[in-house]
Amino acid sequence: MSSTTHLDPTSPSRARRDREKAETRQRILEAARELFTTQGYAQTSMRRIADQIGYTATAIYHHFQDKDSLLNELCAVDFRALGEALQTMDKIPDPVTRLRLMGQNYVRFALDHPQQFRFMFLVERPIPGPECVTIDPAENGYQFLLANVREAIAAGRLRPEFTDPEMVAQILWSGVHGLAAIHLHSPEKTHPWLDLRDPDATAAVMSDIVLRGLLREPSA
Amino acid sequence: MSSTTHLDPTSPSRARRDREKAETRQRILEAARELFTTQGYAQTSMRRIADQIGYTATAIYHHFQDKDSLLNELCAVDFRALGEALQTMDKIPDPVTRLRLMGQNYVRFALDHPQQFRFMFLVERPIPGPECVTIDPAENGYQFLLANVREAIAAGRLRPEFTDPEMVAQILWSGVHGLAAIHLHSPEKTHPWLDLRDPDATAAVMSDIVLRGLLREPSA
DNA sequence: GAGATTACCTAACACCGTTAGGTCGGCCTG
DNA sequence: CAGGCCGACCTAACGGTGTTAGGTAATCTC
Repeated sequence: MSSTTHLDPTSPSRARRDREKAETRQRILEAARELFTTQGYAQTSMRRIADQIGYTATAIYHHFQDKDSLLNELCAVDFRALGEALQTMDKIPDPVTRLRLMGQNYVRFALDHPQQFRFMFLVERPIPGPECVTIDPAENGYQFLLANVREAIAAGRLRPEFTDPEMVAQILWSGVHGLAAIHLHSPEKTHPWLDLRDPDATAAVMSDIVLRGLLREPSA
Repeated sequence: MSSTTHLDPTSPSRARRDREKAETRQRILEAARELFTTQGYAQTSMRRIADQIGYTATAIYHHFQDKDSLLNELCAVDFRALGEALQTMDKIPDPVTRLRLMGQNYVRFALDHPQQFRFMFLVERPIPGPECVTIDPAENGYQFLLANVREAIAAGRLRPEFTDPEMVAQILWSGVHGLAAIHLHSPEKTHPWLDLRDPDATAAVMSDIVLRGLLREPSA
């Protein structure tokens, strides 16, 4: 019963098969990403994903549990990319300046990667997904934002009434997130009554406003 | 050709039939609203909507073009309600207080009508839609926000560098819009690393912060 | 009564996500 | 080398979806 028939994990052929399986898995992910981003999640069927890479829809189920976990995995990748983009600023000494630039980078990321951004934050999530825990907090953009808010509070830069770093972080996030969402949703003239200002300029002004409302007087 | 066979718009029986048709249409809308809000849009099928009121799915197509226009009509109703709710505040004398309350009402509306809010602002729009000529109900709310910003500027309440009412309005909107979007997207524990604060409290604090950053000194 | 209108129905289409069960080539053991 | 196992992939199918074609029967106008 416990004989290791066919199970040798050190065999070279086993390694090759593992590699091939990983490659197939990767090709599924790439096809799904392209179709999800160009056609939308609901408009992309498992059969079309499979067609694109010469497989049958059922083959996908040997690599992923269901359609949702395809999207989940793509989101995880994009989350990591966003987190890394934000963390490039940890060399800046002033935490408040970091907060300001993070906001502007967030908006820019959203406009540069509209589909991924939509994926991560705008698409209606089917179900929490228990294995979403795989996201490393160190690579998590929100944790980085939170750390910077904590640093600003610890340095006494914020007004004394702001003692909850989570709430301050969520307020900062909300501003840039909403700006990105509005621009993503009204790319052209979908709403003729809405004359959108330049997103980067608006993000900069918004950062100034929110930070002035947050900071102690002397730094105004 | 132009004989009015069967078309007499003044006939009483015609009026009765019109009323009955309108009632059926209304019952469809009510059933759709309940199912959309309790089960979600994607999880609600035309057949289930029809079942709920004793019809067949195809009957709905005599009253509405397709499933989307069902949700569209519900959205129009709700956003008109939002616009009117926001405008009830025009009795408040202080334009800045109006702006503060508008933001908090916006967040509450989004959380009270998650499906409609998502559909209006978050869902990927397929195409502007040519017969969307019916005035966008969101327009009223934005125009009202804009008018209040203009009034605040004209009254000299804002710092002198804020001369563009559109940009100020879009900044104010972005904050509450982003807060609503974040809460709508993470209703439960979809993101275990995110410990969301109470949305109403956060909206209130955010309004204070943004307005302090916007206002002239004396009113701090 | 004749004919048009209409609110609703049944049946079906094409497609969806997903599962059951089979095929078949390569690997491991003897 | 023989033989069995494994697993990546397939075909076929299930129950569901939004939507359409075409029919029926009641009602209206004349």
